[in-house]
Amino acid sequence: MPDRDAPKSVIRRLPVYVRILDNMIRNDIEIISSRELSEVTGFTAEQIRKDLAYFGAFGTRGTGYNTSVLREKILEIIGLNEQTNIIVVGSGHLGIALARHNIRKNPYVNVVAIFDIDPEIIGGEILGVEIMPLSRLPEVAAEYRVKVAILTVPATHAQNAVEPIIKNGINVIFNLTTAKLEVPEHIHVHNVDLSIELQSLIYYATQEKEEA
Amino acid sequence: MPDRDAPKSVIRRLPVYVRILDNMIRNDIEIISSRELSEVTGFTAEQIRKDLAYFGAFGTRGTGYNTSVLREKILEIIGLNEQTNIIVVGSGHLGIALARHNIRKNPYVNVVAIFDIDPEIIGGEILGVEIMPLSRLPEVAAEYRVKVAILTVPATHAQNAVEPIIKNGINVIFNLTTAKLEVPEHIHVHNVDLSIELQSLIYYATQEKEEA
DNA sequence: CATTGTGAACGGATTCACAGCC
DNA sequence: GGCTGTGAATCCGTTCACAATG
Repeated sequence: MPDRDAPKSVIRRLPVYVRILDNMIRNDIEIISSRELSEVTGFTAEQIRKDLAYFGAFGTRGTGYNTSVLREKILEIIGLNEQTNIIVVGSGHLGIALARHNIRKNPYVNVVAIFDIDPEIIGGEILGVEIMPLSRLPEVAAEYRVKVAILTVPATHAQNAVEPIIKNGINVIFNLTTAKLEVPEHIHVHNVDLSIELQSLIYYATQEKEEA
Repeated sequence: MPDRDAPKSVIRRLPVYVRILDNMIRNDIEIISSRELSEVTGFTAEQIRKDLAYFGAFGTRGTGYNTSVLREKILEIIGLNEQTNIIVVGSGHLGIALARHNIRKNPYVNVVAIFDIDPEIIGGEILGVEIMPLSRLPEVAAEYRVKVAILTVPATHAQNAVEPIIKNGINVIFNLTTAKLEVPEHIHVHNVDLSIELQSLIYYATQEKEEA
């Protein structure tokens, strides 16, 4: 059912809706309008309706959307309706932060293992999830049918770590490294470079200088 | 000189060029063409030329760009030509990761302090930078004319932390929290929600299921 | 003659405006 | 009456094609 050609921009907003809906449902709110969603998300109501309508007509005219139904539909579209097994490669502070957060707060994924090369920390665990040597990646990836890897190793090791990842059936890499990864066509890499983002932000901090 | 209306997309690419140029200069490469930049960055050569031409004509036709000159120009545009003082608010793993990275690897910013509310860690330091209670934020912000804050506190504390930040002259917030921040018009907030990004990525992991 | 700088064409995403429906 | 769903219009960023030029 998921339409592979769905605009990336739409896909990126879907989990936002899920989060809101989770909250609404927790508070026993059963119906929500695109206008209300707009107020909470900051997206325009039209955009929200377009996003949702892209995959079908999930609302009722004159009323709004049923929170539970809409949530279920979106989960299905993204593929969050069943837990996704993921791994974290690189157990520095960033890797630990992401591992912890996803283990505790993200009900839609299941962190099955954390990988590192530092013998000091291998064998340890984070919230019950084992830290393993990279050599065990194939075994784990196969056993849990892992499809997503979060990559947080030092930039110099990034490309090395990519090889075992893609050789074992993982086709999505969330790359938090500053390295530009070389991967085959069919591997989906999502780069978030926090250093670059911070540096570009400085642009908006210099505003006063000019006005003065 | 910086044009406040410059497209965000352009601004976000500028630091990428800086990084490449830093490398080139380290390797004594003095001239680079948009085509070469294209190969390293993955952006198209036309786009790179457009990005740069947006702020002026920095290249020489038939030859390319002088790496040092171009680097200097871009630093000036972004406002990286002099070090920017920043603070990190929230000393969890994510905050520590960002603090450490920027202290060691980012020559364009100067992390002047890290803030937290946990008495256990207040008084400690990260790579020589002190971890302080939030109560000292006004003092530090004033002394160092801090303009940028990286926000990595728990989502529930995010809005509380925003108040002291914006009350003390900081007008750019790099929000890594899942919270939607309420801020006055003139405050520039850049949200990066790693949970949402990860969840949206799952969409691309489910490809096989459909094809099978 | 290679490479920049740029107007024009293109395309994708957002906004508008309203028809359709409960 | 109110809110969804959607074609049309618009906006913005990227790509194209080429003129300008060292």
